[in-house]
Formats: sequence, structure tokens, C-alpha cells
Amino acid sequence: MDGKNKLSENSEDYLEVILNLQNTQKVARSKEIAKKLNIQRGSITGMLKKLSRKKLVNYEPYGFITLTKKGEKIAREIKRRHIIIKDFLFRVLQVEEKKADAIACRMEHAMDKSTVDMLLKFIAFIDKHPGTDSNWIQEFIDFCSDKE
Amino acid sequence: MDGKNKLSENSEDYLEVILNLQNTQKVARSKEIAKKLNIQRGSITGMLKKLSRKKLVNYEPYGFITLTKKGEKIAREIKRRHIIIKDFLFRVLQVEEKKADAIACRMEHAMDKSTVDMLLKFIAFIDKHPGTDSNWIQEFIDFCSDKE
DNA sequence: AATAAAAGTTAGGTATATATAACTTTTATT
DNA sequence: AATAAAAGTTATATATACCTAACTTTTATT
Repeated sequence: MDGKNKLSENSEDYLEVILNLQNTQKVARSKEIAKKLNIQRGSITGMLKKLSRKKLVNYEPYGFITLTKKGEKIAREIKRRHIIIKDFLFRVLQVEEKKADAIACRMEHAMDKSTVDMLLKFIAFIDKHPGTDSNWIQEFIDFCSDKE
Repeated sequence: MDGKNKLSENSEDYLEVILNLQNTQKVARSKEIAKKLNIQRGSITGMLKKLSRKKLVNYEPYGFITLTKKGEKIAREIKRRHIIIKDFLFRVLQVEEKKADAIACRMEHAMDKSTVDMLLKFIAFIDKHPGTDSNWIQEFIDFCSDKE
């Protein structure tokens, strides 16, 4: 149906930000989107129109901004990827939290669903630390400081 | 010195491709770069001029294309990231090889050096499968098929 | 050496995504 | 209700990176 219409990274970022704003303040306001994306107010309108044309956001000039069903589905998937990737970077790879978040923000567009699914399984596997009765992540941390 | 001049993903891709061509055929030819990047011949010149201005490639019209010291250093780092990320996706997460390669190609721009360094350590840690005397990756594969 | 083919370049055009500044609509204040 | 402030929009401009088609230079073939 709409399987081939791959969205740009920027479009995905807008959807994700709108989802987060929708969750915290019911509707997304143009000004808030601009702030979150670190973009000028004037640049928002054009993208909202584009996303509206693609039936991903409900947009009327001067009106409320919400995600459509279709837009929300995509936004949730992007957000899910973000959370999983950040978790891996932060908890497993020991990347500093803010940095983990920033990198996840970029990686979420590079990884597809099935790859992130595997990453999720992998984290679950680690959390169960099979084959050992000690904490697996702690072992990795120790492993890191042992070297050099 | 040149710490803040962050390159675009496209620029990084050009450098990486030129490095690979340089390694296999001594110099990179415009036509080959175009083929590797899946871009038309006519689009190459402009980027080469830009990279030349930034002292990353040695470029003369109709001449050979090679990386400068500075360009090669960057290209090697990008390539290193690519190899490490692909290895993780393919060997650890069990992502199909071609796909792992394609995704690594995009992730390499999202991850910075120190994060990839941690990923490398992590893979080394896995390969030593501490805490167990069995093959760690195999355990993960089994873990995946156990579920559902 | 002449000429055909291949490789590389140039110019003009497109798409995406941004900024700025002036303008309009909405909301809040008095 | 009048008006000021805030939010949103529009128009114009910029930067990146690409395409196509015509052109030039280099290389290979006869």
C-alpha cells in the first residue's frame, strides 16, 4: 500500500517530536516543535503541510497539530527504536546518557524494524545473563577496565 | 584545529569510496566513484571540488583523484566504523550479511569514534565469552529460537 | 596521425530543508 | 471592546546534493 514511500529522516523526527508533545500536552504547537527540533518557527509550516499531504498529521492553518493514525503508527515505531537503541548504548555500552540519547536520535533512522527487533532480543538475552550467575553488564564494565 | 568542521554524511561516503578504490586500483576514477555511490557521473565533479577545497582530496580537472593525508585519516576512521558495526550486526545480531552491510553504511555516520570504540570492546568481550565456557553467540542464537 | 569511444566537465534545473523578516491571526491584558 | 503580545504564516533566499544533456578532454583504435 504505502510500503515504498520511505520518509526522510527529518520527517521522521517531526513525527516523533509531535508524538512526544501530543503525549505530554495533548496537542503539539508549532512553537514547541520548533524548540524541540532546534529550528526556526518559520520553517515548521512547510514541513507540516508536506506531512499533512502525506496524511501523517492533521493540520489546519492556525489550528491544532495532531498525528493521524498512520502518522502515529510511524511515530511510535521510531520512538520505540529510539528507546531500544538508547538503552543499548547507555546500559550496555556505557555511553554517557545524554550522548546515548543524541546518537540514538540519529541511529533510529539508520536501523530498520527487524534489526532493532534483534537488538531488543539481544538486550533481553543480556539481562538474563545466561551461562553465568553474575551480572553480565558488570562483567563487561570490569572487562573494560581490566584492559590497558 | 579542524575539530568543528563536521562533514556531511555524503562527504564521508565519498571519502570512504575513494579510499576503497585507491586501495584496489591505486587511484579513484570519477566513473567508479559514481558507480559505487549509485550517482550520475555529472554529479561527482562538484563534490570533488568541494572536498578539494577542504583539502581532503587531491583533485585536478581530468586528473587523478587521491585522498590527502587528512582525507585518508577520516576515510580510514569511517571505514573502521563500518567494519565494526557490520561485524556486530552480522555476527552478533544475526542480521543477513548484505543488509548488515547496508545498515552499517548508514550507522557509521551516526556513531562517533568513542561509541564505536565501546562497541569494539563489547564485541571483543563477547568473543571471549567470559563467565561461560560455551560459545556465547551460539547461546544467543539458541535464545532467539527458544522464544515464541 | 585521424577519429571514434570513453571519461570527465559544465550549465541549468529539481528537491529537500532550512533561515530571516514582514505579515496575519489568535490569545491575553487592560 | 481595544490593543498589545504571542503564535503562526508567507515570501524570499540559502545550502546541499542530486539529475540531465550538451560539451570538452583524454584514451584507445584503426
